[in-house]
Amino acid sequence: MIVQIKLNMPEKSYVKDPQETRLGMAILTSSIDLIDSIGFENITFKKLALEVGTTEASIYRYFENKYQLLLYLYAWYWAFMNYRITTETFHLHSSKEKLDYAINMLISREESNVPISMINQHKLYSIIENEGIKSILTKNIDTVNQTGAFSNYKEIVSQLSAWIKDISPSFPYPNMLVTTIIEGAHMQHYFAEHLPRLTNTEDNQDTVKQFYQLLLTTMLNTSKK
Amino acid sequence: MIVQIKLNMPEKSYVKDPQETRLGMAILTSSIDLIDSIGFENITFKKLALEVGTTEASIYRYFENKYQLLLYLYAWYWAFMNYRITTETFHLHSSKEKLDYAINMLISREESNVPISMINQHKLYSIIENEGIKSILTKNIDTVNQTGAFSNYKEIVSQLSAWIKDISPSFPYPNMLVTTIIEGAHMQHYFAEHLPRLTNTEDNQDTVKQFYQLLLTTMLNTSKK
DNA sequence: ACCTTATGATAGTAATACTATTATGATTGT
DNA sequence: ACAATCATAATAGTATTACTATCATAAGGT
Repeated sequence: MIVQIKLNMPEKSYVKDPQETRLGMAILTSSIDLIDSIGFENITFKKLALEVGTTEASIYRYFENKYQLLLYLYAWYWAFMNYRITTETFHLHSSKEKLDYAINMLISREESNVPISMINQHKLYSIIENEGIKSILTKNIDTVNQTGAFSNYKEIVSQLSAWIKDISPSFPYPNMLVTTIIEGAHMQHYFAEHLPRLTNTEDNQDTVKQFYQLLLTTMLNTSKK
Repeated sequence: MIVQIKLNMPEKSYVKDPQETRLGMAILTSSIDLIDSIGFENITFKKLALEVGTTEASIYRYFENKYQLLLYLYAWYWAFMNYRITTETFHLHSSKEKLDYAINMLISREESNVPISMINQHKLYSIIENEGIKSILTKNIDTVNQTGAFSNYKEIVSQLSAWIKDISPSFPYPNMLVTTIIEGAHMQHYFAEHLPRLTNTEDNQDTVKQFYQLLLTTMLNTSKK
């Protein structure tokens, strides 16, 4: 069974909301396929239109340009993760359990057990790891930020920080710890695949997860004492 | 006094070595200025030619395209850092001192006390923080990697790992620790400027440095016991 | 049956990302 | 001092990209 979840997306992240029409959804799913297969710098709306089976002009009705499209996928990912964290940690009792669960979700590539809409989760996660940071590292970041594009990411960081403060009230850098782990894990996964000498994943693929779990507990334990 | 250091760059990182001619050097310095001011995605060789006072075609004689140019700057940065680490830690005696010195150099924006060639160090460091990772996050990473473009980065990671192993022989993830710190610091600097809610730098700008220094010592201390 | 809206089809423009050619001036070797 | 070589300037040209505009048609709601 495929559940169709409609996530609240910031208004300026699109020209016309792709979640509202069949073509819009088709653009989203095809763009994930295409970016994953040829890379973000190599996509054009023309190629994407061909893949979707529509025209260039129609895609421009949904997104101003490919940067807005990537940003949309990025924001969608964080909205989805925010949703997952809220619902899936709801039944857990301690902050420690909730934190561990959320971190594990964010640093592993494990998919939600509920298949979401027709979006290929695995490919979306790949895109976030390989291209996601590009939607942050742009000259007009401040304008983009004002549109609320990163609000879900910020909420997640804020939520996880709250749990950290619960566990180790004196720890002074909860936000930095969280983003170091999240972004670090993305990067190390990429390194493991392409630049293994920058990592220590020779033996097995779970090393990234182990490392950041160790990092988390170590940092919180020392500050607890 | 400006010292002209000629760093060994991998051969395929250029069409014609820009360090060998006056125009080549002018292209390097102007590209740093221009990328820093308008951002990597917004530069074109035409704009760059205008800035340098030369023609588009002349720039193409040095670099195939702007990705190769960015990659060159990135590789140059790591070659420079590798050189600095080697020379500036030479006189230090313990692995701990050497490691601390190198990490501090890599995560702070402090410039070398020797002004190097005519390259604006401060702007170069900004570019590395804001755009550097884009030369890694590209679809043809594996081909690029084979040209040796990242060899200096790898050498640095390997050197710092060796010092870590010296300090804490049992620590299992030295490379991941090093790259987590280096890349993390770059990101946190960027966040501090544009997305402060993802960091904890409200109070002062040295927080990034403090956090990663704490991270380093904490991780190594626990594994020592 | 009418009105609105979404899409398709087509065309066109400006900028980008190159490649090619030729002339000229500077540098080097003998 | 001269020829040969090389680097750059100047110019032109092409294919692709990144859009914008217009109009016809199909689908969906009232």
